[in-house]
Amino acid sequence: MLKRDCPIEKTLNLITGKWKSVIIFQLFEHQKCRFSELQRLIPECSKRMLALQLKELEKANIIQKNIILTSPAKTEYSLTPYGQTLEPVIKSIDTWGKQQKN
Amino acid sequence: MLKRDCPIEKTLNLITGKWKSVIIFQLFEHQKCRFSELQRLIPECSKRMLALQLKELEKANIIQKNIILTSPAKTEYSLTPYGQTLEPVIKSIDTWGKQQKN
DNA sequence: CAGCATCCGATCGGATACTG
DNA sequence: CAGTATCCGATCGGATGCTG
Repeated sequence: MLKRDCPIEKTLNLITGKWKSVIIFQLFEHQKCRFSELQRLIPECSKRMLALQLKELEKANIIQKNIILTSPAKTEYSLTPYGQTLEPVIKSIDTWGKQQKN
Repeated sequence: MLKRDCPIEKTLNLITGKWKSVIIFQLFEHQKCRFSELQRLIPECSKRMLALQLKELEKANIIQKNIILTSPAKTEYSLTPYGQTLEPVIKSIDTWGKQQKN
């Protein structure tokens, strides 16, 4: 899947991909998010894409899913310790974006 | 083109897109690069994509092109002052990637 | 509620060939 | 040398409907 075996691409492959960075950012801000909560927070992302992106992030061990066995079932997503190490990277990207005029 | 109007997405839109981050990284390392030099440095990127990505980076004012009017013409790409402000972001991404085991 | 399966048009991107 | 043009298969991603 890697376009090129270099640190830049390796990192970007984890956090880009349509909605991953936004999901990660929301999880930094909210700690835990329900699936429906993420839908509400990121309305531009379709349900299908949200599920796909969450799955990939979970597979990459960046986020983890807690299933709450009520009926109907609920879920809670949160960053793994590994995912939390991305904080300086995400913050750096966010900070730069905020510094730009438009 | 923006998927979502937030700093994270705005920044990532500039530096992702198949090969942009790698091109930017190479220009940080080499200062100036010829088109053919970039082809050699990033062999996984087709000539077509390289031209497209360079064009988009130039349009976003991240890189600039100097045309040397010999025959045949040569070009030299380099980062603009604006593009250079991306250094902490790129470095942050690169550093994180290097810290990971595999 | 939290997904998965399918369909299908839109976009991507490689291969190839051509130009000043 | 540094691109551009065209073709075309592969992939993406939205819409919709179904499931436990």
